[in-house]
Amino acid sequence: MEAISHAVEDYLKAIYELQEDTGKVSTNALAEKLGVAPASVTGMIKKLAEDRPRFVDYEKHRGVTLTSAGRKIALEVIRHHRLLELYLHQALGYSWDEVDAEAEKLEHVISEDFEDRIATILGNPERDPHGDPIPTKEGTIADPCGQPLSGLTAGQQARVARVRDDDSALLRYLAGIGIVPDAVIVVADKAPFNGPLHVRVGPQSDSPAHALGKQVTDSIYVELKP
Amino acid sequence: MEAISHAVEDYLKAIYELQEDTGKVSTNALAEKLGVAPASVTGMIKKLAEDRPRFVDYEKHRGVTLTSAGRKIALEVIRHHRLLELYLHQALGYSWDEVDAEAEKLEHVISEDFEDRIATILGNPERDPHGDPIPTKEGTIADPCGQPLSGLTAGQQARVARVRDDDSALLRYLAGIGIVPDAVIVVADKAPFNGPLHVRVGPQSDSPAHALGKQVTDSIYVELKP
DNA sequence: ACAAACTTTTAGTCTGGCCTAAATTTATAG
DNA sequence: CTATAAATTTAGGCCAGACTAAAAGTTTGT
Ligand SMILES: [Mn+2]
Ligand SMILES: [Mn+2]
Ligand SMILES: [Mn+2]
Ligand SMILES: [Mn+2]
Repeated sequence: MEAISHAVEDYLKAIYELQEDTGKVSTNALAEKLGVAPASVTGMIKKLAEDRPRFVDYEKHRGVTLTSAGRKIALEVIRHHRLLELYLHQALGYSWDEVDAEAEKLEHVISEDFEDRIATILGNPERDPHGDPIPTKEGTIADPCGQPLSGLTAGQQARVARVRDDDSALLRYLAGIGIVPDAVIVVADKAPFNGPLHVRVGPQSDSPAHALGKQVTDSIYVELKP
Repeated sequence: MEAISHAVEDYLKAIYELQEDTGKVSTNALAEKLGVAPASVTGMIKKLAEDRPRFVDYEKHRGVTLTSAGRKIALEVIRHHRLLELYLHQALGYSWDEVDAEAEKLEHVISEDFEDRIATILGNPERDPHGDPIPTKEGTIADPCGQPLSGLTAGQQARVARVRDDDSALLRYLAGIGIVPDAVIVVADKAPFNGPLHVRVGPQSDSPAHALGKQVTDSIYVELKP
């Protein structure tokens, strides 16, 4: 137990999340995600790469990746975060666009005991309110399944698997039109050149179609239905 | 909103708590309570006394007291702490000797929204699990009622009002023999020269008497019954 | 009243985590 | 292949909040 700081936890979590998309993580991407100057990121990265245990692999100008020790910490923090989101939503009545900010602070502070207790109360859940998989206590994590809705074409039917949770205004909008995990949607129409997708929500086709722009459909991940 | 740090919150809370006993608060007492070197306390005190808004009144070598601004912050933190203790106990099943440590960390991090939500769920409670009064959102606080059990004499009957919550081993012991807020106790005997107090717990006098030393009876506050 | 003992403050340092400005390295476009 | 642009690192600082060692102030006991 080496007393990992709040800041280090946030760096490792951010690296993990960026690594999911893009293999190596760039200084700039990290700086932007953390709201910090690029020079600060370089400084922190050097510590993470030099101190023992090493949390990242780092080659100058070449980006950074997590070591397995780093990944373990990241998954612990993400487990805290996602369990907290679900707990805030289910037990305290937070709406799904409010949970992220609160969990962001609590994740660094709760004990393992707290973690275990809310996990038990929630029935050892596998997904958070946005559909993201919750890592296990052992440090494994299920596949964040689904493909971007933006890739579908007219006529296809799908189940919403998860939704990016970083934009709280977007989450409010999506909840308003019924786009939440497990909702069933049908692509009514797709305009060319990355034009809006027209989507009906719910099993009935009598619901109104909603026109969703690229930014929105890139934030929604779905699983195709046969 | 001046972004009050975690450390400042703990200093103000500690000053408040020490002030309850002893009017002015000494550097050493504060250092011991916070687990920090006296020199560090002097440094922080100077900031608290110089920055605007001033949180403490301070005269060199003469100790420190809270200003009303400082008191307000202290009571906010204490409200968080005590609501959290009760929530952890009631909603998450923590025992009363475990709640303090967890609340100590969470108190600095929860939002006003979180505070409001747990207060509502708990029914806007007035006391925490140890019988301490919970400050209101407006910054008032009820009297921490009761007198030390050590002051009673043989034959007196009383209701337990509250128990010092800082020693977790003591709390476990007391819970084991039934000394919790609202328990009724009778002083069976008192040995001279600050000797142990023999106390029966519960309304029936057939219960065994427990011998409690000064350190213990100083930690228990009671209200005399007629 | 005064020395010893205790308390408190000063002086000087350290670490973590951030910043800006300037230098350097890598990528890109003609 | 070079010139510019973009990304990254270095250099130099700042601030909060701790520390130790030494100085100064206060209390106490005789
Ligand atoms: Mn965070
Ligand atoms: Mn989420
Ligand atoms: Mn605290
Ligand atoms: Mn308490």
